[in-house]
Amino acid sequence: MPELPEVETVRRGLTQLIVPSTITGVEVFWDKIITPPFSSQKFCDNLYGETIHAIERRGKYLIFLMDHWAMISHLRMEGKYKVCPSDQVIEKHTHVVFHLHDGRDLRYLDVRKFGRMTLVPVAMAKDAIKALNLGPEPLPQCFQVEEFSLQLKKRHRAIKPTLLDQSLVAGLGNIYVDEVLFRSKIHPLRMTDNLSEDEIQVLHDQIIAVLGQAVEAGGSTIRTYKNTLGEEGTFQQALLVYGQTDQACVVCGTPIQKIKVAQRGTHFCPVCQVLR
DNA sequence: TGATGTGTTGGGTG
DNA sequence: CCACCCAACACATC
Repeated sequence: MPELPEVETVRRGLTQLIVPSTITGVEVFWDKIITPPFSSQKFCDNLYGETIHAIERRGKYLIFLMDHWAMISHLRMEGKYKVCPSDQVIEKHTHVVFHLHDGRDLRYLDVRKFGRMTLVPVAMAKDAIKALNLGPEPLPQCFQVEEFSLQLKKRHRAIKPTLLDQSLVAGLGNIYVDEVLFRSKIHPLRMTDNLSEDEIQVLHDQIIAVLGQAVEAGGSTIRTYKNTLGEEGTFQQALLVYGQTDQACVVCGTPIQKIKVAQRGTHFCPVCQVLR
């Protein structure tokens, strides 16, 4: 499901629903979701009696802050959290169940089983997050154009894979990269080290704007994604190129093309986004 | 029925 | 440093 806007929407929904809640038991049905250092058994043991005091987000990661532990969770492609009464039938693809003190469950579902969660001592949470090697959050006060420009110039690589890499700026995925590049009039294969200062400024501003607007809209509902409250995001209506193959470009009317870049489906307007 | 594509990340190889 | 391929998985679509 998730790029930053969807993860942020999940964070807000979960915060509203379960902060604070005390965990009275955990069941893991697919061990590989739980990554080291703890086995899934130890994971369950450690969480017994812990109260979830806050849920934070860094890039596309969710961070559940508890008494002694922080749980770092990544939804990867299709991970979802739902909250429901604990007597509700466990639906297909449910891999982790957290029983809460008030008779509800927090459940993790993931059709493809790609998502991951891990536990670190809460005092180590800052260090663990640092070790993820994420770039700044795409907010004006965190994401500085000077540093962004410096980083772009010192590598020789196409812009799309560079933005998908989370180390320059955190939170962009396949959908929003295509949207940001279209709005910046930059071809996805453009080399980062020959972007002009003006282009970099536009790109920087569009990253902040697009992700910000998508958060406001509650994310995009593509395929299966719904937020924790069961609502659909509305930003998919604002997508100008993603999934618009052969549709007329909203700026010039040229059919949107789909190509493969960095092994990912990539949508762009061949007239608005010229490769130079 | 088989091939292909899907919102992610990390590891290996050349 | 970078590009590419693959793995983890299930399901929809062509």
